[in-house]
Amino acid sequence: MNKAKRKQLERRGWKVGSASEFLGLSPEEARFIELKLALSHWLRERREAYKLTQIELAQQLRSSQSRIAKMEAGDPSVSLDLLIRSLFSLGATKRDLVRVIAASNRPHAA
Amino acid sequence: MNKAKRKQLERRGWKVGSASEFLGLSPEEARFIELKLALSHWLRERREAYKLTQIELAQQLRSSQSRIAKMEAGDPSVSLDLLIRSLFSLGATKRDLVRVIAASNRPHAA
DNA sequence: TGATGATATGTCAGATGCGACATAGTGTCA
DNA sequence: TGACACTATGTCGCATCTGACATATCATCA
Repeated sequence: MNKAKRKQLERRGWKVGSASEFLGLSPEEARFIELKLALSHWLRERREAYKLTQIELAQQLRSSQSRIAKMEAGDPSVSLDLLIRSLFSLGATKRDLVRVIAASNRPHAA
Repeated sequence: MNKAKRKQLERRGWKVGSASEFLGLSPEEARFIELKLALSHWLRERREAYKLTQIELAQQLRSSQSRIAKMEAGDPSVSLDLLIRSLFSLGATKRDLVRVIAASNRPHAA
């Protein structure tokens, strides 16, 4: 639904604050996007914490560097499934997941 | 990845306990499936709490009765995206989500 | 400056998920 | 028993997501 707007939104992404301040998103769409952005952000954090390059992570996940980049950028073409699978593959636990989701309205939880 | 086994697994689903007891699942696959099953279960709970039929919910979500049934059954053909979008559309909050995920290893959190 | 390593962006063919439809199963009335 | 309402299952054409690849951008070093 309106990919262009959403993409622009996600391009700015978590850097600028919570997603709901943008135009025309229903509350549940906003919640969903915020969730994705929080996970995207966290994926990058975890990868960097492990000192992996996107290429190395891609190999580990049997994906590709470009997909990792898109995941981390919150590109609309990446699904929650892929994000969460990836995080689990990076060793995330349910407890971790819960923590991230709970914090996902705070713009700069880094 | 081995849809048949996974489907059989999910057919029994949360009724029989946590998913990881079945064959040949990597820990992260197991985590992922448990997460899906927990959300599936919760979707049904919420729908029933609202006294909606699958048809009514389908209309509300602009989906179809069969997809709702598959969601609630944890069918492998439904994505986390759809599940979570649906829950958000049913008014779930991040707090709700967190609660469900945190409880998702307990077999009978109903 | 150029070269090198890392990340970002665009595109595409093939894989997977989607709503829709048909139909089968299940429970509950009379 | 049949009729009805609800849910489950199977299939299908279309849409979206995926990994892969090419290429662009960016940062750092010499």
